[in-house]
Amino acid sequence: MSVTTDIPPPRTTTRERILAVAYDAIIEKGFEATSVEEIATAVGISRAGFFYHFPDKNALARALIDAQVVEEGEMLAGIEARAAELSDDPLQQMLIAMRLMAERYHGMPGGYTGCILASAIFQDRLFDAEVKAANQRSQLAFRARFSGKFAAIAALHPPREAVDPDDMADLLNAVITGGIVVSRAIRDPDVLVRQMLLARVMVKAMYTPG
Amino acid sequence: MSVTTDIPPPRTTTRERILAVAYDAIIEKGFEATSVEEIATAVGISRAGFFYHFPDKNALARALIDAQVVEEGEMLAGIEARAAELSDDPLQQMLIAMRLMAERYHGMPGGYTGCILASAIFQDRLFDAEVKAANQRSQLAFRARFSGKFAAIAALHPPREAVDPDDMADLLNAVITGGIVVSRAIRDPDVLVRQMLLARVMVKAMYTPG
DNA sequence: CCCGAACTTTACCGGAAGTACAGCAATGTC
DNA sequence: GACATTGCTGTACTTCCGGTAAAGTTCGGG
Repeated sequence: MSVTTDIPPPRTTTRERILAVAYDAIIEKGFEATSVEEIATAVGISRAGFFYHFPDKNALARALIDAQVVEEGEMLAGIEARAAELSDDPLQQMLIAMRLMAERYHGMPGGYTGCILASAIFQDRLFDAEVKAANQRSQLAFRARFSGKFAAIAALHPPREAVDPDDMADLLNAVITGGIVVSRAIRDPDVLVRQMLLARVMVKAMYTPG
Repeated sequence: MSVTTDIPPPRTTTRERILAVAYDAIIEKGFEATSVEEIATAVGISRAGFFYHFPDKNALARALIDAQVVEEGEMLAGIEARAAELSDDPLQQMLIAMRLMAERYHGMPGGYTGCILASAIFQDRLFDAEVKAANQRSQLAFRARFSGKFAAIAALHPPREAVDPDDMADLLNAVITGGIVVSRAIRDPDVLVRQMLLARVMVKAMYTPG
């Protein structure tokens, strides 16, 4: 066998560069407003070169969503792990995690995640069934991830009023997503951070006795 | 002067029919995915006829946003008025209003408001500055509407932790908007209603002592 | 030396936005 | 009864974009 230890020039460069360039452009301008030509030019290839890597634009959307789901999953896993290090109590873990999430959102000047996802929702017909399915999976994954946490919290800290842990998870999701929308609409990136922190306070209020 | 009292055949029919048809189509498929031709055909006019009423597609978006801002404003005003009838306490009014809003969202199978607004945010470049400005105004109007309410609530019912009334208003906005996004993504219209009700419970927990 | 991967170039199709303009029918107005 | 305005229709054209097709190029590896 030949020695394969030396790394051949960074694998899959072009495809990944397309993804990176497309991601930035889409965050800034939206999916539909970003043309294939523009992406190709920015990457330094021809339009046909783009279609060599992706059968169509929807395939790009799918790849972007998949990549983001992985990235978001890793980020949340990292935050959860850190929170678990800092406290044994599930409520405290959640509050720590929410603060960490708020901090994470802080340094993102306009470049929020989830835009392609949200975009796909409001531009239904522009995306094929696979894209929408990927989208749905990612939302349900978020619910699954946090539902258990909220159930664990409720077991130790009876809430002031009974709530469904799935709904709590969805609310967290909605606050983040809605926070992004409102932030962008008002053109004030801080809104998202403040939403996150406010949601944290409300979760605390919900699960702590007077 | 001529007698102008007799109403000439219902004024602005065609323009309004365009708006109605476009609204439905955009809710279902998205703004970009809805072609001018399609709208014109559905209305029963030619493509050129459409451009007689609107200089371009952006003008349609603007008109739609304006119409929706008015409609939403009236709906919220109605709900607030009803809540004020039912209770003198600002907290109770808010809780009543949130329940009424949840009920309002209940009978809407997929056809949620705000889609054009949200769509505009994620498809930045497809819309001109006027559309985005209209959007921003509508979000700030929402904040202004509810900020005062939350301030009044806090004055009578000290919250368990100090919160900014503007942030509370934005949170409500974010829950609704995010709820729409999540609902659509998961393909479960009930999510939005449950979010609203859950947010209500959390507001209650926030402003009532143990 | 040839193969396949990763492209390029060129050319083309169809759909959609937007422009321009000529014309036409109905509804008033003078 | 002539005339003008409103609210369109129809046609033709431009530009941009996604997508397809196909032939050619470059280059590294077996």
